[in-house]
Amino acid sequence: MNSQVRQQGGADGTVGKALEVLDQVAEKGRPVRFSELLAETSHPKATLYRLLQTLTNQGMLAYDEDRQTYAPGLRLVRLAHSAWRQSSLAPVARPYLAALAQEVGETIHLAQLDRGQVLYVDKMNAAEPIEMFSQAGKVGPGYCTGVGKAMMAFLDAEDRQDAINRQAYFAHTPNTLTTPDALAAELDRIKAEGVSYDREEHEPGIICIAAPILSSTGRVIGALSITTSTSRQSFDGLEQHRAALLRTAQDIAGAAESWQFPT
Amino acid sequence: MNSQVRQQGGADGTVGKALEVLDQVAEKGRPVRFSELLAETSHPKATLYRLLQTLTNQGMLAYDEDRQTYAPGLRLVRLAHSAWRQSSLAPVARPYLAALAQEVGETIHLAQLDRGQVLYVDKMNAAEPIEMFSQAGKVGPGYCTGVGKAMMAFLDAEDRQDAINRQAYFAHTPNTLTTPDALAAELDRIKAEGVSYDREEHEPGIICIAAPILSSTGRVIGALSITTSTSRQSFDGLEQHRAALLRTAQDIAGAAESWQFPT
DNA sequence: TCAACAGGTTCCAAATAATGAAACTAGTTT
DNA sequence: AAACTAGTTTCATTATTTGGAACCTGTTGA
Repeated sequence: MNSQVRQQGGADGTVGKALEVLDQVAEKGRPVRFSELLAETSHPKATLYRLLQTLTNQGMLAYDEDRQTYAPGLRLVRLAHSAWRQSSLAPVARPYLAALAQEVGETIHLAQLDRGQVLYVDKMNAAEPIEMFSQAGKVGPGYCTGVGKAMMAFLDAEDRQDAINRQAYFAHTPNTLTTPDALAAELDRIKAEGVSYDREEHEPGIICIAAPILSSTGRVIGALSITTSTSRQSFDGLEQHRAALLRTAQDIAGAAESWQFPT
Repeated sequence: MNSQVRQQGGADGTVGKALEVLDQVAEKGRPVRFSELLAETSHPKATLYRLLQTLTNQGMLAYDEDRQTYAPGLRLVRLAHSAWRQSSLAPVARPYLAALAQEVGETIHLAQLDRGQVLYVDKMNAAEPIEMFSQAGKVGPGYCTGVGKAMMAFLDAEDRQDAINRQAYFAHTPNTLTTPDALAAELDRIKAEGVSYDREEHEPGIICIAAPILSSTGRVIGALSITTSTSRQSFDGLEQHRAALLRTAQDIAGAAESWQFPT
């Protein structure tokens, strides 16, 4: 095999390959057959087979004998619980999100940036209670969401460029920014202003105002948004929540930083 | 190395070792230093170092440069979201849990069995939340929880024995069953009766009634419990929810089985 | 009934990646 | 300044992974 060419995604060793397969199964979003995976992978049959065996063995995948399909396994849920709890953001932010949701009566999203993509780590619906993994863990695009742009705007030059390069620039709606230059300009505006907006750039009728959560050193920890629909609220209505949003973002930043794990 | 002796836990290859390390970090429940992990592992320094590098690289672990600590990474949250959504139990059961919680006014837990341990996959809090150990993704012991015993009781002979062997039998309270024999006898009773109870076997003051969720072929899919505290409700009070519990368990079983993934 | 086939599983020599003792670096403490 | 601690890199050795091909096993079609 050509050792000069690095696999895309940076597959380090066997572990990398196994995790690549795991992702492949997860991305399908539904149970998949061996042959289906084989058709998409570059691995030879035997290799893929053993990777799947190993992952299944380890509980990272679950194999349904009846339907002969693979799906992400329970061990992931266990591990993610630990990841979520340990993350210095989500658990700390929870009470602040609840308070903000109460105050503004709209849906609040909490997100982190993961390789240029938005990873939602929590969601508060004014009315509804805990929605653990049903919403948390969901990924979305960075270039056309309020939280995505808010976080990208405050990255340092290198990371920001990297994030800009990773976007898909698919025109979800007429308002979607579809070029790196347009995005870069928008990010500059956002950095100057301190908040970002989603002007129906991702889904028609859905708008939001978002703010980054920054550490005292200026590093991006995450972002938070107040989302609504054009049928419920005007754009100016959102604007009125701006102060509350910024205050909450700062409160969370402070809490996240001063928070130490209980011994 | 001695190829006759298999590693405990069934470590298949490099991937198994990496995942073992991942578990180790997750189990700590807080960010850990390299040296802390090194002290607990059998791997030599360099090996552990590279495993951590690989995992971090892959986003399965997050490394905090400032504090020099490792914690479970965001990629897990993303993967778990997919696992949860694809699981044929949790997403399907959600509306039934909500209805039951409404009806009985107590906390409902939904769990699955994972290597003899209870994995909570959802939780519905009635209006009044009781402060207690549990959340989606959280693991608990099988031998001293209502849901654990309910699931173990309906396993086939082989799996059941395996599960019995995996228990820790730590006496959390005076009521905890502390021997495999006592547990086996209890499981027989539960199988005959159709429901199981936690009589303050795990936490003082916390009681529950639980029922297994069985497929039409009799396979254990999960379990469901109604939990309360002795200060809120008597044991007889719980007993009155028995019919509702069993009905819900059956409804969920039916829904889970007839449910097909949307194409 | 038998042959061809498709999906899945196992084999084994060759290729590759993991190993780990020891050396090294960069901070801290004595 | 020497000894120590925590983390990182090196490299020859060793073990694991690889993948083409053969092999099952149940299904389809003639």
